[in-house]
Amino acid sequence: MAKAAAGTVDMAYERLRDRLVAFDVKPGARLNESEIAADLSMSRAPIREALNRLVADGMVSLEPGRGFFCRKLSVREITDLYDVRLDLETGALVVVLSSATDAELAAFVGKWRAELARGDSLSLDELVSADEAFHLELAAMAGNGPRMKFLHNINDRIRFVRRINLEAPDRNGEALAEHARLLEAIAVRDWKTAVETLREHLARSTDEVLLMVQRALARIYADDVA
Amino acid sequence: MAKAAAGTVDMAYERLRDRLVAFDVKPGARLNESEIAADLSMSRAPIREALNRLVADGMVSLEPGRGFFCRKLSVREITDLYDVRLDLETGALVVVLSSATDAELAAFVGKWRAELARGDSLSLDELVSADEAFHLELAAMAGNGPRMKFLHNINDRIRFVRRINLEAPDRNGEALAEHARLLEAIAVRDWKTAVETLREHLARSTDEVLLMVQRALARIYADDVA
DNA sequence: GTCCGCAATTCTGTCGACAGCTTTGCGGAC
DNA sequence: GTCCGCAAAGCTGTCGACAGAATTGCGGAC
Repeated sequence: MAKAAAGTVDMAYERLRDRLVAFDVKPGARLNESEIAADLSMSRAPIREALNRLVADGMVSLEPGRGFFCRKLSVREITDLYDVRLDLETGALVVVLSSATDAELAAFVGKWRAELARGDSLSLDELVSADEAFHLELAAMAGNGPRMKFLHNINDRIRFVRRINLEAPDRNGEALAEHARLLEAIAVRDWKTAVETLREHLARSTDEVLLMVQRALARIYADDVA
Repeated sequence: MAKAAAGTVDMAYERLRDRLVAFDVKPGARLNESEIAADLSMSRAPIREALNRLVADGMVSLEPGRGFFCRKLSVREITDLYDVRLDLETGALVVVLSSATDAELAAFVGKWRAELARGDSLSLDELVSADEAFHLELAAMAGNGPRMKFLHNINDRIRFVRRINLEAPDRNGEALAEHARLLEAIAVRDWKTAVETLREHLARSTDEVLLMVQRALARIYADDVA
C-alpha cells in the first residue's frame, strides 16, 4: 500500500491549492479533512501533509485544536502582495535589462509582440493567463529560482482578484497597452522607462483594491443569493 | 491523546527548522523520520507534517519514494536569495521613508543609534542577531505582512553563511559603519543615499559568496576531519 | 582484488483506530 | 420568546501497523 505512481501528497497539494486559489472554498471556512479525503479518494494523512504545505504558503491557516481554515480575503493583504510583487518584478526587470543577451531579449520581445497583436481576440481566461505568463516569463529571464517561487506564490494568492480586475473592458485594454509600452522599452533596453512603466502598470491604490475585493466577495458568495 | 498544550506540529516545525538553519544536518543528507520522531518524543505523523511545511519553505526537498532531504548549499541559491532580499528591503525602505511618521522614525533611529554605539562590545552571536534585527525592524515599519514572511524565510536560509560573513573582523566593522550611515540617511529621510547605502550594504559578488559558501562547507564538515 | 547479484534489512507512504476537545442541537427554566 | 446548560455528535490530533519500494551488506564468480 505504498504510493500511487508519483506523489500522492503532491496531487492533493495541487488540487487543494487550485480550489483555494479559485476560492471554491469560502474565505475563513473550515476545511473538513474527512470530506476532502473522501473526495480525493485517499486517507486523511496525505491531506494533512498537503494542508501543512499550504499553511507555509499562506493559503490556509491552522488553528490548533480547531482545524484548517481557508485564507481570508482582505484588502490589506492584496495591496501588500501587489507591493511585494512590484518589488520582485522590478528587481528582476533591472537584472534582465542589464544582463540578458540581445538574443534572449529579442526572442522575448518578438514572441510577445506577436501575442499582443492578437490580444483583442483572446477570451478573458486566455487574457488572464497571458497576462500572468508575460510577467512570469519576463521575471524568469533573470534566472533567480527563489524569486520565481515567491512570485508564483504571490500570483496564486492574487489571481482571483487580478482576474476580476481584468474583466473591466477598459482595464484590460489599458493593460495590453502598458504591456506594449513596457515591451518596447525592453526592446531598446530603456532601463528608466521600463521600470517606470512597470511601476505604473502594477501600482494599485487601496481604493482600487477595495473595489476588486468587494467584487470578489460578491462573486464568491453569489450562489448563496440564488 | 489529543494535543500537547498548543501545537505539537509547530514545535516539531520550529525545532527542525532550527536544525536545518544551523546545518546540524549535512546538506543533501536524508532525514530519517523515525529517528527524528524518537528524538522529539512523538510519532512520525506530526514530523511528516512539519517536514512538508519545510518543503514549502525551501528548507528540505522531498524525493518521492526516497524521503526528505536537507537543502543543498549552493552559491547560486545564496546569491539569488541575497538579490531578492535586496529587492524586498529596498521596497520596504522606500515605503518607510515616504510614509512613516516622524515619531516612528525617531524611535527607530534613537534605538539603533544607542545599539550601534555599543556595537564593539557585542559577541559575535549578539552581533549577528543585532544585524538581523536591525534589517527586520526597519522593514517591519513598512507594515507589510507577506513581505515580512518572505524576509524571515530568506533570513533563515542565508543565516548560516551570513554569520560566517560577519566573522571577518573587518567585515563586521564595515557592516556597523554601513548601518550607521544608513541610519543617518533615514533620520533625515534622505531617500537617495539611504537606498544607495542599503544597496551597497547588501550587494554580494558571486566571488564573495563563493568564499562564504566554501567556509560554510568547511565548517559543516569540520567534525568529519577530526 | 574487484565486481555483480541476491537476500535481508530499513525506511517510506498510507491507512484505520482512538482519545479528547469543539461544536451543535435539544430541552428546560425563567 | 429568550437564554442557559447539558448531552450527543463530529472532528481533530496522534499513534501504531503494514505493504511495498529502496538501500545495504554479504557471498560468490571471475
